[in-house]
Amino acid sequence: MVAYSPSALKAELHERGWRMTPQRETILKTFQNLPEGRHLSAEDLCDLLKEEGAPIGLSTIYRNLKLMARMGILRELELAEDQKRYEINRPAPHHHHHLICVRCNKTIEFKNDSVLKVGAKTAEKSGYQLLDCQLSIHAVCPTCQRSILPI
Amino acid sequence: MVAYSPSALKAELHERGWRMTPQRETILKTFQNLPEGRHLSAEDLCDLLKEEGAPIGLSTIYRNLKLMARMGILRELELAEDQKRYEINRPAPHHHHHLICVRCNKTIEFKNDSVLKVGAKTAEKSGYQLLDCQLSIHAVCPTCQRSILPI
DNA sequence: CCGTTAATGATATTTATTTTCAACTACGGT
DNA sequence: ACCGTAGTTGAAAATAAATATCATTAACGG
Repeated sequence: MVAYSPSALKAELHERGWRMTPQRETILKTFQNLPEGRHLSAEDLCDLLKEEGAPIGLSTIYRNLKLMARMGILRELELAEDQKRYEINRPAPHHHHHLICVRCNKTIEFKNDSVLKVGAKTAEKSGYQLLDCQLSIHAVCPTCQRSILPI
Repeated sequence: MVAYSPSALKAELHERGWRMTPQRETILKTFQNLPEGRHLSAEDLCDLLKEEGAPIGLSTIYRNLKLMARMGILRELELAEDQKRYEINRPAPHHHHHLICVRCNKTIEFKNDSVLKVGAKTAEKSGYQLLDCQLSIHAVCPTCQRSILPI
């Protein structure tokens, strides 16, 4: 789990016989400039880039989000909606987890270094190379506890 | 996070003006009798019940898996595949987390009570009612580290 | 500056999941 | 035990996220 620069991404791509492209650089920079706690779905990102006048095809976006998640550059989040969301994967002081209300999807981010340590140690013990470590707490928020009706 | 009996499920359903059905009891019992570490997708469960001669419609299965996950009876897992999987949600000594290879999807289960405690404390601090707490470690397994080619 | 080959992007396709709706049934009340 | 209401089921249709296809483009090593 390292902070990536465009040139670091390029180097790692080349290591595997792959190529750096303007699209990949745009996607990386977009996530790096996103405020903490902001995460985007593939469509969110597509819309955002269109607005900014640097549109990228949706299939290219899907391909590269998955690629960069598998490289450990992005975190792939499943925040109780029906689609995946992504955010940049930052090391220790920025690294955080999610407390999610399963009814209204309200999400609170929180930090906890001991969990990250557990994750790192567990991966190491099994010889796995750590990419991301996320604690997801599924719960019911105070507001939804009060509303009796829906589940 | 409690262990559910069919009658406890019935009671909680009635609290909300809902009904117990044979289908719901079948689904609950099926997950309770599943060996530890086994998780099922909606289609897996549908096939399994068909084999056992107690078929349930797929839409009913989808509805009740989601319902029981939102009640905290089942855990909804996202194990790097394209579909959700479910397992019974058991308390402390059985509670576990997942170490997942993002390339081949090989998954290792592991236990760690301190993580569960962090989850419980975090939920409580924000007034959330805890349903489930899962640490997902995304990593590359030793075998996939050796194979240079695909990501 | 080429040639190879990976990458892009518009489109078509797949597939998990949700919605619809008529028929059914759980269960509270009588 | 029997009704009536209203939640539930399930087959089929619809939705939507994600992937595959493939002709065109472009990265980059030589």
